[in-house]
Amino acid sequence: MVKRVSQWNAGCPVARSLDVIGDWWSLLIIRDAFDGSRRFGEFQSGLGIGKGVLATRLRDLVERGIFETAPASDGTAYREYILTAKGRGLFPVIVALRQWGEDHLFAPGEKRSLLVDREKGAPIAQLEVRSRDGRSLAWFDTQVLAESSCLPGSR
Amino acid sequence: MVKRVSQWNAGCPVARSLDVIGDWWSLLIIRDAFDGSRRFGEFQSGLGIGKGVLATRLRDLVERGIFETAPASDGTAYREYILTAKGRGLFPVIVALRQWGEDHLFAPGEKRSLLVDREKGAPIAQLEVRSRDGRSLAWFDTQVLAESSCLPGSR
DNA sequence: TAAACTGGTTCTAACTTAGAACTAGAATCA
DNA sequence: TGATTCTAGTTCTAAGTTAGAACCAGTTTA
Repeated sequence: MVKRVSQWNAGCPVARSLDVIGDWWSLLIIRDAFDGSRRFGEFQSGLGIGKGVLATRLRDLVERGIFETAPASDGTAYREYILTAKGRGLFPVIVALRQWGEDHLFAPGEKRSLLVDREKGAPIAQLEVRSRDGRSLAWFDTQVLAESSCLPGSR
Repeated sequence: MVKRVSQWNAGCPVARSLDVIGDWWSLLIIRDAFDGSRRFGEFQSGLGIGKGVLATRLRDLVERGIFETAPASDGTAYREYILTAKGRGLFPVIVALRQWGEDHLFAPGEKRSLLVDREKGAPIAQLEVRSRDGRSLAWFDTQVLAESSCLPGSR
């Protein structure tokens, strides 16, 4: 066994998420999907990814329920890759990564793409971790409790 | 050049973030740091990661300003790995991954760890992407604008 | 009908990872 | 003090993964 170590059974949702979308390309493919890419060729040229790797990734992501394929919307016989509800659920992950990059990885004045509110054209607000009653929480205000059963509605 | 393709110069903050913390182990190491791990051995036993890979990852993460080393707080001559402000800035990323995992990767009733508000002991609220004026935004309410200069204070 | 496009598959070389073995300095034990 | 164990690594090898090029079949366009 020199296969990459799976974290699926760790009982930690973070580990399990990374097991599914934690490889080098998946989140970039998903980001491109949020930005409008649907076709194999769009992903390929947008990312500069090898066709072999892209084919493998898309197949895995479809298997894992993050993308589904559909007939091409332009009427041709080709297929499109569309995010499922599960895939669209990754939007906050992409936004969190984007905001961290904006805040820590760009020099002042350096050019970068910008995520804006479509209606107003203004940049979106900073993500905040909040308690159920709406207080903003920093990491030290929180705590991870070991394995507990996820009761329906216990969020 | 068969080295892994770097996305650093893509101008997209998501790509740049993944270039820094997008490998298999980094986010799990950072998650453990949020959960209290500080020492090499704590990360190693907590993750079941090989020592060689862990040493490389920790060195990279220190180089990239996500961890810093400090004398061990127990008075021994060993060192500790502490998250910098930049590293602590990844908290929303970890929370977003956790919530996605909770929502989509666990069967009802399956055991998992839980992130709670330390003060009240209640699970935290679902992350929401919001406009500057506080409206909750779905992915289709947003849009990525190509390369623009990041003006100081334009967030 | 020919040419070009789309969406792949296959192949190889280079790179990364897992895991075991080894090591040096620090701490603990007898 | 000396021996043992612990900590935090480094080094090595085998196996898995990735990048990129070459190839190919079905579809669309000229």
